[in-house]
Amino acid sequence: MNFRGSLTLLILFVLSKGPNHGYQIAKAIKQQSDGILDFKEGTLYPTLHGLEQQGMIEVFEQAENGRSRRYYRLTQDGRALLDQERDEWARYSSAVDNVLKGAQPS
Amino acid sequence: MNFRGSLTLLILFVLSKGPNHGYQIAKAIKQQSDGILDFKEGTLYPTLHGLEQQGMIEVFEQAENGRSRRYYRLTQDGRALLDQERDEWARYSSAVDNVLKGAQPS
DNA sequence: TCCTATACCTAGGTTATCTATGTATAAGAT
DNA sequence: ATCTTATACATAGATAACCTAGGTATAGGA
Repeated sequence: MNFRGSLTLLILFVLSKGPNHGYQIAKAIKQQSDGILDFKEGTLYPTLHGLEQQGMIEVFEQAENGRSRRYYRLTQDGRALLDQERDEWARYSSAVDNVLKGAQPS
Repeated sequence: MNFRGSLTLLILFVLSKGPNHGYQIAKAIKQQSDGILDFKEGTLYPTLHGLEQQGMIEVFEQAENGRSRRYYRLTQDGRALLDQERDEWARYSSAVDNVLKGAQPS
């Protein structure tokens, strides 16, 4: 399937529940969508790097099982972007639904 | 806004209500979405040409106000694709919604 | 006469996604 | 001991869906 720009929204949402690292973010999205939203690593990591560069998320290193993980947390800008993207998604998806259920005058 | 691949679905849906020409299809999508789904002509026409090449829609010329319009109608393959794209949209959009409303264990 | 809406089109660019590949560690299976 | 799988991060290059910006042409209203 074609995922059409929802990854940023989903990443920001997952991080709004608490700091997390890339691999775990992807797993959370996949699990909570019953496997339907299955973003690839070649999509995930560049997107995380972009969000970091834009100041939407912050990185910090944290040890886990003796290895270092790259954890991300939401910044204030990131939280604002999350709100905006949620609104846009709601507007967009209901717009598509409205067209699709629209009775048409013949 | 980012339209995330819904144009094909929307075109096929509009044509499932009866043959129509490009400009009018775009207007229908825009009007029925309260202006939110506003695809540009540089997107619309190439997409129509692509769907025609794939055999999803058929073109016929029809005079209107003394001018010739390029009307499109859905083929059988196009109707099958419409059904498939509707399913995919429903799956995709509810998957995103599920993630977004997902309560998270802390 | 000018502007706007209608109607179609293409070239070239951007961005989100993909596939494919690479590195490295840990845990479980054989 | 070795193999495989899951974890974890990363980059390069391709593709597809969209965009902007331009072009052509007709009809109708101000």
